[in-house]
Amino acid sequence: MTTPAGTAADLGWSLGAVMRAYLRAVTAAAAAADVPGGPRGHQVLTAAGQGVGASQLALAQHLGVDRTVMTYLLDDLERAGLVERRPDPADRRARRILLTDAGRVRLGELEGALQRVEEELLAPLDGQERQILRGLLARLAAGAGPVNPCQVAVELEQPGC
Amino acid sequence: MTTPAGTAADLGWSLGAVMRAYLRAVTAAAAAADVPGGPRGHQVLTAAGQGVGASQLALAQHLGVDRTVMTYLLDDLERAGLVERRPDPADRRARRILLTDAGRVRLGELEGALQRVEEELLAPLDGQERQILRGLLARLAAGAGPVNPCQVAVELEQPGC
DNA sequence: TATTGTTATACTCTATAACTATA
DNA sequence: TATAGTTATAGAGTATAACAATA
Repeated sequence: MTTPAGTAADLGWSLGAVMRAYLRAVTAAAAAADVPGGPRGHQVLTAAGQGVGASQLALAQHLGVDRTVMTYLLDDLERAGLVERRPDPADRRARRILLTDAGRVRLGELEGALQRVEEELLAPLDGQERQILRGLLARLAAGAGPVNPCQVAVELEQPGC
Repeated sequence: MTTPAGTAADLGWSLGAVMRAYLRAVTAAAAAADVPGGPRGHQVLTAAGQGVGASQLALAQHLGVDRTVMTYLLDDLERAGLVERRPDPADRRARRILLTDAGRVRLGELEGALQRVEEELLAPLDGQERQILRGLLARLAAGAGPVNPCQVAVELEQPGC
């Protein structure tokens, strides 16, 4: 056993503590970069910048939030001029979410700040351990239902899944 | 790079997805075991069962919640007969939170269900990988401010920190 | 009939402030 | 004066339901 006894070995407590630290840091970074919606605003921008314009519903499932939440989130991001709601020519009910040029620039700035944030969060680990952690978490996230992340990833055109 | 490209390599997204899956499972398990407060109720019981009776404030900091939230949580847990608020002889303002016998039994039942829950969540990883993940997360959690977990751990009498 | 997105409403969770009692 | 705990209130975040447009 390399892990100490007590709560330090408790997966739930560790996850919660790391999550809180991460959310706090990203919230601060998003506020500093004037990106509405905090951590979720960041994730929407990231997803919008990768795919060819996922629907609002696909983004909501990707982030694990209700579709009504996505409406509010996108309202703020669109008002800030960071994303664009473009009608889907193949399905006039749906809207494809795309990054504007300003959004791409802003996301780049935020990513820079986030890299420093992650560095600080991962400070207790060395380079190899960080990569291992990322890999393990990614594999867990891929297997974590009930929304199949790969199904969403297909719509986001991420072949890695 | 062992991780696929795209959001799967995004630490924040992976953390969020794993966290959501974990919270959903623990919430269901706590409900099935009739433990109020869901994941937090479980963590309070765990902490109360380990130490010699931490104060409500210490528990709140340990869980990363406001002290007012802890009051409501403990109201529910006490009403369910799982914990006891005992006056601290050394400081009559404070109360030591202790598990009742019924609480110890109930916690044991919940822990059993939680072991199966974690098994399912960690299914994509083999035994060694699971231990590595637990260790890495524990180290990150220990270093994650602003509340120094070790400071709380001292009060909870956990020498591992 | 089912689905996407929006809106309005209600609900839950959490934070803020004020209070009591101790220190 | 500061702290532990409680309570009441307000606020943020989220879910529910109803609706319009489209499939």
